[in-house]
Amino acid sequence: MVPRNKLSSHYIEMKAFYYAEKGVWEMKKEILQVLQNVSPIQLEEHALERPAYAHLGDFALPCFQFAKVLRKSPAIIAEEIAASIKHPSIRKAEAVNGYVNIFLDRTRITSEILHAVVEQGATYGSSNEGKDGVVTIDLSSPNIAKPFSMGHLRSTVIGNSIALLMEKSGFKAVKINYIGDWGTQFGKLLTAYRKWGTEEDVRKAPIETLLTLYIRFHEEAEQDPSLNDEGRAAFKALEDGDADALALWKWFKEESLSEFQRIYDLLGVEFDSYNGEAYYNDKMEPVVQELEEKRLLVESDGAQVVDLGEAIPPCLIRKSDGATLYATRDLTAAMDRKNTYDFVKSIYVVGNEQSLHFTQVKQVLNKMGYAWSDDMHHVPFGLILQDGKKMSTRKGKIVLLEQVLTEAIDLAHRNIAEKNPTLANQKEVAEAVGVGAILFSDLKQHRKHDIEFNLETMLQVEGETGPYIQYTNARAHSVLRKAGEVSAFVVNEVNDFEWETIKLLEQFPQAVKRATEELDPSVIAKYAVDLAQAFNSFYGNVKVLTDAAHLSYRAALIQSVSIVLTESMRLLGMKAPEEM
RNA sequence: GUCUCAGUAGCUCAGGGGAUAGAGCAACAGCCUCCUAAGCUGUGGGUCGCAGGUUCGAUUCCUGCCUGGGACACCA
Repeated sequence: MVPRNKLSSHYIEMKAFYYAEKGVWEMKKEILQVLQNVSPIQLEEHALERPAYAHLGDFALPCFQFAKVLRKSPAIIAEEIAASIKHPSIRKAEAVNGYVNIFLDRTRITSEILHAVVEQGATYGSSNEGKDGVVTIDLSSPNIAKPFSMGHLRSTVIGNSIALLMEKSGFKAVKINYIGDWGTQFGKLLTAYRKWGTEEDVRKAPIETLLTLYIRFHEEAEQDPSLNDEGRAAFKALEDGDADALALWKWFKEESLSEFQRIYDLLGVEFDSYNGEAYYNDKMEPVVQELEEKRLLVESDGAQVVDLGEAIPPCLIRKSDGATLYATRDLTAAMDRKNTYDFVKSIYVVGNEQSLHFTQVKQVLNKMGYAWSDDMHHVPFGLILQDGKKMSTRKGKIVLLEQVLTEAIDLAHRNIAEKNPTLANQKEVAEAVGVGAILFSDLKQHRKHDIEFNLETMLQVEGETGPYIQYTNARAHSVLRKAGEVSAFVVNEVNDFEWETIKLLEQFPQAVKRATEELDPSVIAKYAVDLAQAFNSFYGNVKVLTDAAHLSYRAALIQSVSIVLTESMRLLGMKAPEEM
């Protein structure tokens, strides 16, 4: 180890940037180490930053924080550090305005990065952080007999992407579709069906018909509140195992699931479990009993609750009529999942609005003595609003996902007919692009704040969109087809367009890491936009095929971009057609 | 009322304490005899909600206020 005192020493230990055994680039850490060796002060990981502008170098160290300790001006400290840096991968280091700006040796680094990406292919950026630990992911969770809404889309695509990210980082993901198939609403639906519905209509268009019935029920119940009692009674009959009610419920459920399946097929999402609320209906008693035994249940206004202190309201476990609630079922489900899968992490991709609910469930589990409640994470997302307000199923204010998807696919089809009419498998590509547009418009922003529903924005194909990423990749493939096989290559010089692209390729593993840690697919989406923009800029400004001297190296660059873009899209649940 | 999330360009949004706050859309001006124009290049556009505080330095962290969304016991 080089002692760390080192403004005096002008010699820095040489160290390769590339860890062959890990297969991961750690450029930033290496630079930090180089700086640490010449810095008079212990550097934090944050110390090193990326300059805002390319002409200020590839990395920078602000020296203002050292001024007080060293009693020298930042400018002088920067000068001294800059003068001390010597490293085979650093071309130059200059002091500007109290910063040390570091310029890397482009050809050397480019060569190492490109060789790594081409060699590792789709596994570039993968890791074994997770050590095969199981992560359960609660996602999608639509309510049967109700349409698949835009809100469920968010949960489905965010959850699916998180599962893919987890797998890439070495976890085992278990995707659970916690179907909303139980509760008072089914009593209401049964009542409405018996009053106004026909078997034929339901067979023809199940969800549409059931939704119409559901809306009508709520309209009529406003005039005639006794309907609500009828609904509750019908649900009671269902709970008690009434054969007729049960048969209808099963039928509605099957029809709903087969409709949902069409959407899941389109989105390319599969589940490991469909255990919904009804599945837990007969499993809650032991949990309530356990709560009782642990003396956590308190009676309050006739109901059984768990008190959670001043800060948050108590968690309702049993209604005054003895019936259980949503929280009771979720508590049971959480324990069941722990027993079944022994997860190291349990993720719930559910809307913002349920934050309090999950806080309560976690705290109840914690009070029961289950330390693993700390491994439960609610991943919230904002509501999709219409006219500035929450969409309401009951009032029929809802946008159907399937219509949106169909429209996006039609648009993609029209674009292909216009721009690339000779393309072979047009239907397949239109589907990939249309679905990609919808997926990406949702995944690129993880902001928890609410989103105003805007079909026009979702169907956009230009700028920061899914089709833009797909198009960029298709272009890359097109050049590669014409350039022939990527063979051995030597990097002799690297221009600015290439360098910006290379630096982004280097950042991919960090993007994956951060997206995984923060459970945030938007990190990958934004990264993909950055990489596509850098590549398109290169593509628009550099002629590849006509320049034989640089062809093999540039082909390697283009192939690397394609590998990383394709992998980014895969992590978002998108398809990456090679032509479009 | 309490808790919580948010407020950045005309619109939609990025910005992990640092230099001149960035993209995309929209507007305007260029670029296809040339690797896919779903693209590239350029122009205009900002009191980063307001007021304090911490810091050498705050869009970023803290406090208060204003505005908006959501949640707040027998729905899920």
